[in-house]
Amino acid sequence: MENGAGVEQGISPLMAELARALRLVQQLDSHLSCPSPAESCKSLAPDILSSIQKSILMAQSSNPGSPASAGGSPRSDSSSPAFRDQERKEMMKKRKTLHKWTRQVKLTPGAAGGVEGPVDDGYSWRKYGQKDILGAKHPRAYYRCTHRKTQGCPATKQVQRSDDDPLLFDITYLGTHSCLQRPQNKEQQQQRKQRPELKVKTEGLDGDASLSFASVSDEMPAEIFSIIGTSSPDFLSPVTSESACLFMSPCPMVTSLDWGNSSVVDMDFLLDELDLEQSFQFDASSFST
DNA sequence: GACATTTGACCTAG
DNA sequence: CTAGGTCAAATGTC
Repeated sequence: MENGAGVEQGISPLMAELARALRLVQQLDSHLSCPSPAESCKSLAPDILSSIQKSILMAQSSNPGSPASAGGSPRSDSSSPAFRDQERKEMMKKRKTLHKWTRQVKLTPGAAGGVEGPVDDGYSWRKYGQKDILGAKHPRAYYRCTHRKTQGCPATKQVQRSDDDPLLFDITYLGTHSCLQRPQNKEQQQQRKQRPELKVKTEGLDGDASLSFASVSDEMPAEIFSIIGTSSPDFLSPVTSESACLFMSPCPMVTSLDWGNSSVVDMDFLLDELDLEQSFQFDASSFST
């Protein structure tokens, strides 16, 4: 149960690696204001990628409760009803503690991507349910990571169309990706390039602290990704499933970080380590215990 | 055939 | 008991 020790053991190298990744992203950010950002960005991309992958591996290995190991027991082994029942109960428990945040996505008229799946966020999702919600005009769609089976990735999302504005979607993400996936094909990347202006607002449902940065690139004027650190109980409890997770958006200019269940100390470490200014705004006031 | 979506049934928390 | 969330069989698509 208690794997706090395990997390702490892996925290220093992990956080150092995360800090490195963040620093690289900052470099990337500053390079964007150069006359020819493309070249300098290209050289940074592999570094960032490898740093992120290292971090994820560290997070997984230092976190026995991580979905890729414990929670990720393949369903192929869980064919017995009893096992499935137990798994279901555990999942119900986890639902409460999963890292959770919401994005509001506004789709401009004529935008590609379809009505029900307006946001390609770099991950592949599989729809597993749809439900009429009381008081809502539109049904809520439930998606989970395609790699849930193969990699035990626990990430899910819920897409709810706004009552008032049919082009506005509330997307609630639950859990963080433990899978190592990035957009694979050029088609997807092209689709993303072609995607008309997309406005993304992010808000924490249960997290007081938010860390956000916006790209300064001219190419993506309206895309803002926020990092939401969940407040208690996630911060205070040694919850297992996600210690740290980062993902690279296919758009080379956007990177989103997700600290999942890192502790206050961890966050302080990062804040000390990094010069957060300009593009970073961080409200740490709510961390006071 | 493999994978994704649809949809009614089922389960759980409140 | 109700609403929300998930499962899994049926069906569709490539």
